[in-house]
Amino acid sequence: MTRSVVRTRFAPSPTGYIHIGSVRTAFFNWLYARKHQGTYVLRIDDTDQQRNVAEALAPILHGFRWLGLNWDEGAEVGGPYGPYYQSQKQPQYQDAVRAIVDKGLAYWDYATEEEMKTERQAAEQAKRQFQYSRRWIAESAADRSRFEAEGRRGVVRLKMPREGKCVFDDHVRGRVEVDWAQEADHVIQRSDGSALYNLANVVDDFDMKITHVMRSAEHLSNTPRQIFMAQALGYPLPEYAHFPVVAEPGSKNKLSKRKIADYLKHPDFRKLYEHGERIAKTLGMATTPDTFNPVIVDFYEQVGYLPEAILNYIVLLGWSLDDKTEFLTVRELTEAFSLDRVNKSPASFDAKKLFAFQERYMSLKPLEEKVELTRPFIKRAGLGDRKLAEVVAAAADRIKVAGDILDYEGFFVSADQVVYDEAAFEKRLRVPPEAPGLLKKFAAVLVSVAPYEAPQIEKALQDFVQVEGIGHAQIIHALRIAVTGKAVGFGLFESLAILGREECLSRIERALARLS
RNA sequence: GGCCCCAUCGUCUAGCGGUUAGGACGUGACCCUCUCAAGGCCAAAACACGGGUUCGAUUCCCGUUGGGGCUACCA
Repeated sequence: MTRSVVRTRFAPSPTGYIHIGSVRTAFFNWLYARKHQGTYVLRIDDTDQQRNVAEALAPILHGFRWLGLNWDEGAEVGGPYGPYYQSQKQPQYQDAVRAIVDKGLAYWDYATEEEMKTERQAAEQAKRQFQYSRRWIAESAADRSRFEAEGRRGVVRLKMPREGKCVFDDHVRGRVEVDWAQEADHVIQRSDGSALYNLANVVDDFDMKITHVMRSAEHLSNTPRQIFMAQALGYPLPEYAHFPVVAEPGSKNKLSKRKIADYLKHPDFRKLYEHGERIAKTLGMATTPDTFNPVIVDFYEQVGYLPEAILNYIVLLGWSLDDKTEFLTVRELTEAFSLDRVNKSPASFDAKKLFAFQERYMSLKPLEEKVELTRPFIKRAGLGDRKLAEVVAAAADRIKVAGDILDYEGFFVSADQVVYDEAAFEKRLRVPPEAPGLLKKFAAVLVSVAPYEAPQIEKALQDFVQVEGIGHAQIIHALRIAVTGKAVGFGLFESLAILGREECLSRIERALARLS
């Protein structure tokens, strides 16, 4: 037995976005390659020619780079076994198709779509498995010209065995056996001469010397026909691992980008979405489901999630280390990951838990890093970042995602731009009759606080409360609204100190002015 | 319809014949507290069902039920 070097791959098709389930599959492939000091290939499955590849590919490559899932060979970086774009390999595929036909393991077929459909429906009505009659098979060049003379267009179909079994071992499913008769004569070459996914896939995996084909369980049923082709072509078989699909919140259906409207009915998913939406709106970003959707990775980048949090959460969808370890860095995962601890059943996407990982990773970030993480959001909102470090420090764990810095927008604007929470303003400033008077008096106290820092301000307020014979609540809430416009926020004394004396005084003045 | 697969708290999971069925997220109570977070502490919460096998089944086998994937000239 020869021990081959591990080569894994992930092969997105250029759709313009990365599905969160794809991240999981790509990450498993990446981890496996890294763990075994192997090679991770990013190949582009663009056999379906209709789309603008370059444009649709950019966001995908960007997303993987953002996540840190770098590839050793493939799109943009090249490598010794290219091309890494299926659209550039049609000649190779056609050679392979010809070889399979020559061996008698595939045939030219001239059935029209309607004829196939009729057969298929007949089978379904008879409650039998569909098996093509091979009635329009062309066994010779003469047959082909005859069919073509009728105006028919030929495709190439696999001539699947109709007895025996296909048996293979899968690292997560175990031994898989399926009757060959179960397999349809799938088309491997379209009538326009272009190759289909299954064929291209087999040729590419061979050309790129992929040793481990690891993909989502949706592809499990593609495996027998791929094995059939590989054998027909005399290729060695790779090892297989089929991961369970990532399912919807609250169900076992495959998570799908298009069903966002349904997911939004799920409270937890909705909360995650709305949190992001608030940030996006503040920035004036478009929030169409194509670009702003928690099923798609971009969403998380746009609102300031941490790649390591996403990766850590996502790896746990179908894999676990043991009965208690959940927080693992990418480095630790690279050590710990193994195929034999991958589950067989689908795992639902849980927005709450993802968010919990995000909170945790964010809270671990040193202050300076958090500042740099939040700075782009302040800039994009068109705000000045002079007080950023102080605000980030004071906000501490309240900043869960980088975009949350925008909750403290009020610290980056001037007094006349403060936006008030009207309900709170009413409750704390208009309703209590003593509020304006107390505010005015306390403003006078603030004038002489020195130095103008949190502990001194707090001391001044304690004294003030004593002298006036009032409760803390009577002044604190009113003051918070007057100065920040909001009912909630981090420590009041820190807030006052960060704003500075002059700013506080003018904000109090403005709030008082609104009362009359 | 056909084929294949899956099944432990609401969710992610540990468990690989004998456990008070463990952890995490979330939820609830309490503590802390100038609000909001964070933190601390406690609690509630699961082996889908029916047959076997076995001294003993969450665990092994069969069936039922439920769920999922595939069934394209998509990938």
